[in-house]
Amino acid sequence: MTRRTRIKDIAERLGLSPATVSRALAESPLVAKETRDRVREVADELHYRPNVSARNLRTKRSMAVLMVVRDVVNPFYLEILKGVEATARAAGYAVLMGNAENDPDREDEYFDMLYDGHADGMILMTGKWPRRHRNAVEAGGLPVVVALEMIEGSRLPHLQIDNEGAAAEAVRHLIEIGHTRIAHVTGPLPEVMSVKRMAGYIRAMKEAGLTLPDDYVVKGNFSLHSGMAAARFLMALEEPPTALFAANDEMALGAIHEMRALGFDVPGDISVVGFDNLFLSDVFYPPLTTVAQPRAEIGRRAMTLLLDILAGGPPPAEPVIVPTSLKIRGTTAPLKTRTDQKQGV
Amino acid sequence: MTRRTRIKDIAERLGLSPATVSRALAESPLVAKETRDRVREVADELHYRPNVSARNLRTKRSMAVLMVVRDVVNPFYLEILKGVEATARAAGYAVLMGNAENDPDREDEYFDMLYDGHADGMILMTGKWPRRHRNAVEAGGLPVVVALEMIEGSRLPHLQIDNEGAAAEAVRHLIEIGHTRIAHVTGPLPEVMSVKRMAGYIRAMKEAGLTLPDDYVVKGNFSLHSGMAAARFLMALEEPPTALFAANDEMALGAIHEMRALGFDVPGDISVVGFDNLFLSDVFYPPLTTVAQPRAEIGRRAMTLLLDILAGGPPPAEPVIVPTSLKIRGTTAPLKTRTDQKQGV
DNA sequence: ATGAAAGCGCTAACAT
DNA sequence: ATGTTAGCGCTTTCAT
Repeated sequence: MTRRTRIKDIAERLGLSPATVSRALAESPLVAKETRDRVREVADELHYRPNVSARNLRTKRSMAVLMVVRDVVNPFYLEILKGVEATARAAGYAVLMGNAENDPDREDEYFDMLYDGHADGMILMTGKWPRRHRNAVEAGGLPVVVALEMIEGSRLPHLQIDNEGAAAEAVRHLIEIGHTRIAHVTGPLPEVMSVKRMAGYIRAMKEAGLTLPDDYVVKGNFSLHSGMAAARFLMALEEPPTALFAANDEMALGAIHEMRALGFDVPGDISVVGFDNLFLSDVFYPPLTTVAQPRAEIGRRAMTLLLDILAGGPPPAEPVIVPTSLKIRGTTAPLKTRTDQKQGV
Repeated sequence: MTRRTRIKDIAERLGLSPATVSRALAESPLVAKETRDRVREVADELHYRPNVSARNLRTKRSMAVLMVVRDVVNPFYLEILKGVEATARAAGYAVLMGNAENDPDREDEYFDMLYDGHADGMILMTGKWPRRHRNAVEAGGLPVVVALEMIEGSRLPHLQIDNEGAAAEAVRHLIEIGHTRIAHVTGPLPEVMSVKRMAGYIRAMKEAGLTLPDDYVVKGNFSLHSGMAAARFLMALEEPPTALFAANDEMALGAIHEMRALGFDVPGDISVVGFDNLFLSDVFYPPLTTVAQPRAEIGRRAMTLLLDILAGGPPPAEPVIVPTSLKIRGTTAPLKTRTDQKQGV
């Protein structure tokens, strides 16, 4: 790699000052049209690319944003990332990936990156309070948008789905097709997202006047494994449920897998609803009934929100809610009556 | 946000020069232990964080690497990203995500980022030649590692799996359990990865002395849809195959889905092998037999290779090959003989 | 419409 | 062991 072309090189070549070249490259109307064209031409010829460090140092901006997730390995974030990336690119921003791995210290490191100029803003999708930067988060005013998750009590702008409402809708679907013995596998408690989804389940059950045996609410942690364990527990009950609402798809799939291993048919013996609409959840057998979140849109809107804030706009006082939709597919079926073993399959 | 603490602030506070503070913070042995401690203390107290732009400008490094993939939405890259990220972090590097979307122009943009100081190095997983930077790639010597894919004819260091060998192994498994009418859905041709996997299929078939009807090699493009189309085509043949090797899991799952819709049982009527060991491919029904790549390790090793190169080490002249393993699960079963309808299910 | 000069915050070569 | 000086490449007053 030969030495890089600098503004100075272009300036010397044209007998101009670096200042004029800088202005010309920025399309400043202060520079004569003719000069601008000559500068552009020489810049192209020399393959000029501005040095980002120098520019960033001078402008005190990095033109990069940080997207921090709970765990990069979760495919759930991919479409969100795509939405963020597309919107960021269009505005000239690069996207840095942060993997918090549920570690508050890592969280802090990413806030550090905001301070040290690595990034101008952050899209936080972890729902965790950082430790060292707690006060800053509490106070708000940081160029940070919280998406999907919630940091309760913080003044940061939030972009969310209506977890409780979506969960209630999923459970209502089960009720509508005749189920009354409906169980729930929760996400990790007491995290807000899990609590809300559980609250939606409880609300829908209560509103329908259904009873909620203690045994029917099983603690999970969003992992495949916890879905399997929940299935084992539930199907061994004296009165096993005829339907299950899982707080995410991974647990739903784990549960279905285990139920099948136990000799139960889905949806013949038990209906299952998930939450997330995971990649390929529609080609599972049977295709999974689940709550879909508009992931790409969430990404786009979170980034748009962040861009507004970076441009000096006021952060929204109220959380922005994006709508979800229930995808009714093959893992839910009307309840079989005792006398009619074949109905609804 | 109040004004940032600079080295100068710490220096003034301690009556030292900025240079000494800079050295102290870098743990230079030139600075007295006692001074170092005092500097550290004041730095912590003032929450000092070095300004990365200034440092990068001075050191001509960004301490960031770029990971460029074909399409961020493919979950396949996630574990690789995790491996890259972990290794990068440990070495003090941040990871920038690049999404090439099969567009050579985007590819060029990411090479630009190498030149303009956005990143010090790049892990390329697209297998595409860039346009403008073609010559640079041809010449080699760039801080770029190509992983998973190949840029044929370039002198860039490569980290790969043995696509041909792995494909042959998968097909041999089908042959060993009695199949002779084995079809193949290819990836997008003429991309090297797809060509190699097809070559492995052909080699295994030839070595076993099996015939290869033209109809048995169907062109796909790695999408779910092309897997479905291939299944429709193959199962409508006069002599449909009894086994299918798909060049990736997504096509395998699409094919299985379609076969089931067509009334065929997998693996009862037809066995299917995929390639990639996608997330959750083991909880599909039936669990997918597939070729597993050590994704996290690929990420770690690619990043380690890049770190070596960034440290001035010589790039490996030969491609580095990481081993794959065949996961035999539920979508493959011994061939049913005509007289024994029940065997092997 | 253009130029001269200053300075962003840091590190490294060269003193002492 | 510490200080002085210079400069990375850029943008932005302030002059003309």
